[in-house]
Amino acid sequence: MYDHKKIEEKWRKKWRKTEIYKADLDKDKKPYYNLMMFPYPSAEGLHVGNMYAFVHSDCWGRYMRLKGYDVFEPIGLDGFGIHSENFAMKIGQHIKDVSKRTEKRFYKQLHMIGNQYDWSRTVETYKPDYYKWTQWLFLQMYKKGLAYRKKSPVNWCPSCKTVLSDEQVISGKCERCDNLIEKKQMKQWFFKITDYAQRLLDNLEQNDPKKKMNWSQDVKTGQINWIGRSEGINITYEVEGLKETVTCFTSYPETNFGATFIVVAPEYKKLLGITKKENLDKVKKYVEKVKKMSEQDRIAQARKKTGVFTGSYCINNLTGYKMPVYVADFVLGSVGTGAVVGVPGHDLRDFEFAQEFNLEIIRVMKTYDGDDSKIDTKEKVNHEGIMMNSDFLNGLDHKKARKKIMDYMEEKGWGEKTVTYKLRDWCVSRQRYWGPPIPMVYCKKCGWVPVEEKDLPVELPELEDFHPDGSGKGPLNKVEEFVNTTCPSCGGRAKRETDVSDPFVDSSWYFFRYLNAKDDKKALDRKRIKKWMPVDMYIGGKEHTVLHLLYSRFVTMVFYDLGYCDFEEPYAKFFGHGLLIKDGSKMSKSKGNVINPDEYVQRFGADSVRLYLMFLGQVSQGGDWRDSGMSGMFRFVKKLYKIFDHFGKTKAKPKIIKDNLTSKNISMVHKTIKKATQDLERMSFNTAIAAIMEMVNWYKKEHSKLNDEENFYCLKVLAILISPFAPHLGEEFWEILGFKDSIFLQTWPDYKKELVKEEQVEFVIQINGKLRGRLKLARGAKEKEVLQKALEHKKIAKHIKEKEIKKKIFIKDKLINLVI
RNA sequence: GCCCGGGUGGUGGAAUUGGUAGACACGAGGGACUUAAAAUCCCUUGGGGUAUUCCCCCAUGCGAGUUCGAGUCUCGCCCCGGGCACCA
Repeated sequence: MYDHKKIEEKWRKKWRKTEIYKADLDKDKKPYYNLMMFPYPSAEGLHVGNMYAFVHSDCWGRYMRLKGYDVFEPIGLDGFGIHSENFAMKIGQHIKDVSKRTEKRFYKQLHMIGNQYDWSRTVETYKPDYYKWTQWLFLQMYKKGLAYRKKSPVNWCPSCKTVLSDEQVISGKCERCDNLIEKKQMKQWFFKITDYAQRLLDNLEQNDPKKKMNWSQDVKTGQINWIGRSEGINITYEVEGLKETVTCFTSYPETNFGATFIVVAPEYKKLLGITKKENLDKVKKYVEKVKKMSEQDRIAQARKKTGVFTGSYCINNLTGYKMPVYVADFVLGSVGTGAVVGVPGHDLRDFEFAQEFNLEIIRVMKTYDGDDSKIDTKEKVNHEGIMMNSDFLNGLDHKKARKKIMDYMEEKGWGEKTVTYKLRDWCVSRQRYWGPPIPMVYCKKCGWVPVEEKDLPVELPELEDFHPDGSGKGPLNKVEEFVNTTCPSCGGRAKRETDVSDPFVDSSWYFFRYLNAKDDKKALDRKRIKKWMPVDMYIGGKEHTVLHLLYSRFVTMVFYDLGYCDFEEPYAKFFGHGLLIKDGSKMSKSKGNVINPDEYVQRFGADSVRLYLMFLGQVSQGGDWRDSGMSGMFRFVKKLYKIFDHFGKTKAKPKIIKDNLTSKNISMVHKTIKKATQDLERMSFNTAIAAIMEMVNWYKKEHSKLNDEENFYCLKVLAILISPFAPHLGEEFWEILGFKDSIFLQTWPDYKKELVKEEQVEFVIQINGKLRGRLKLARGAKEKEVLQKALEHKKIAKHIKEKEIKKKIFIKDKLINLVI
């Protein structure tokens, strides 16, 4: 009987005792850094989605170990953050207590799934020995001028009562609690990620081995879009009768002959300066109204254009057209220059605005179909075509015209070519308790002063009531002993920053810290970084495309600039897994269809659950969990166990073991090795398992025909092949076969090419591409022979009759196609 | 609206470079064992036709195309999932 509890416990104990998975970070010869995204420990326990990702990653890591690498596979907990904190508040307990409990629970669960973690180097972001160095990171950013404070419109979550970064706002809602976000003007700490926009982009698009990024294209594209580079020109227009100018950014200046108005944002700095006296009241009123609106309201009213005329006009240099200047809320102060030039014929928003305010619409581009009619419906608004009504641009394709007009304007001194990015600086302040206090002090005399490195960590004080109050200041503000301090610069009285940093700062560098997890002397270990990094394989969720994956690339680049590492990109290979769903729909608490992995591990054992999770489908595509499938996998595991159990009870290990048996009886074994190896190499775990299942089915049928030597060889290979997927069973089988050392010290088997190839090949005979017959012939049969045999085939003869064969297509060892 | 994925039996999914569509499982049906059930084992299983182990037709979201040959390539649609979005 297969007793999974006993077997799995036994091997987990042994692994811990022998420390087989502990890497020697200084001496290992073939380092391989196998990383998985560390989980945030929600109080509900390890989610099966985590387990789904982790077992794939572990299977890969174990495969690499069997291929002879010294694999480092660390684990930790991303425990700081709003999510954990919100949960603690919900159940009315203190986050510190909840954290202690969840840590214990998570580590227990992470043990249960049987991954080859190096348990001697765990990292928990919420412990002072870690966040000390997160604060250190902040100080490095500050010293490099990359951490700064500014007042700007930030994302405020009224439910979490804190600001958030742009990346944490998902379709206008808070990433953590799903509530609508408001825009607020606040002074906050930012990281200047925009300074790195171009480099972050360049590395995604080039293939410099030093900046190696073997990433799936969808994730790269996601980041490219988020960074949002756009090339264009800043055109400066004079305001008629005033000494003012308005500068507009546009990425399609070729349409400028059709520009008939200007719109500036309500936040536009020079707005009042360019407004005529008689319009001042109306403009001020409008700006006030917009200010009161939430971001959500502004977006909700997207279609209906509003705005107010300032009374001023700008002159279109190209045409002399007097363009009225408006203020309208559809133009955003934070994008481009905060002012746009309106070309209603060739921009949908401009068209809608022109319709609303009865502004002239001039067509300057006909469609490729030659349509040059008046533009009077929004369907007619085109973005590409052949230029018309545009003087020296007439007849040019719009893309060629763009180049020409840019050169022309720059030459005339009317504009300046520029590049803008959608990416904005990373707002890292959080008005919450459960995070690393930002290590800055405010002194009335000296201004903002960084805490000295020797005084780190700035410890998170004990605080009975850690709830955020929504005042715009974090809960730490209430702790006087914390707030009041002395200025590191002048020694006078000063106040500490009471915001904590974004939990994404914690996770932006944790993979560096694994290498010297318990080191109290320094944040980073240059020597080990050089030896082990960049990370060889990183497996995680694609939902982090513009969050963690972008932030950690940025931080790594900063480390590179500071000389801590000699690579710019942290992950040589990133592999994004898909989503695990249940019975065709997303798992959610409200639907009550969330899988608790513990329950299944109890019932079927970790190995069966692991196998099932990896059998569901392509990991890149996600999988659909079905309970019936789970029990099917359990059936397979029991079958497998029975085979080995039977061997253990009836036979023994042969005295001499040949490594490479070449008897034809076991060509199936070699085929399976080939298939499983190729599948693993391309991350196709499900088909690798299918291949192993086929081998098991074959073995069950055929094993009586094998001699002892062949039989033993089959089982030996089978044990190794299954071991990355089901490590406990792998060890157990290895022991049953009579070996003393761990199976994970063995080498992944090779296959013999000549055994994989069948001597007899089945040829397919097609007539006009349709399958009409099959032929078993010797491998390498010549066309002539195949043709002759095909024509003799009675089915083929029937089809051809007297018809003439016009053409023959012959594919070696595969098919012959006769065209009649 | 734009950018990524994806659409294959009753179900999850295979098909690596254009070359036998449906691997491997699940479910279902039938049988064996059993007092019975569970467990286990064996057989069948895309649809239809002819009718019986032989053969034919239809089938990879829909419609065209390229090709001797298309799930795979091209074009035009439809649907589902995800991301971005008044980004100038």
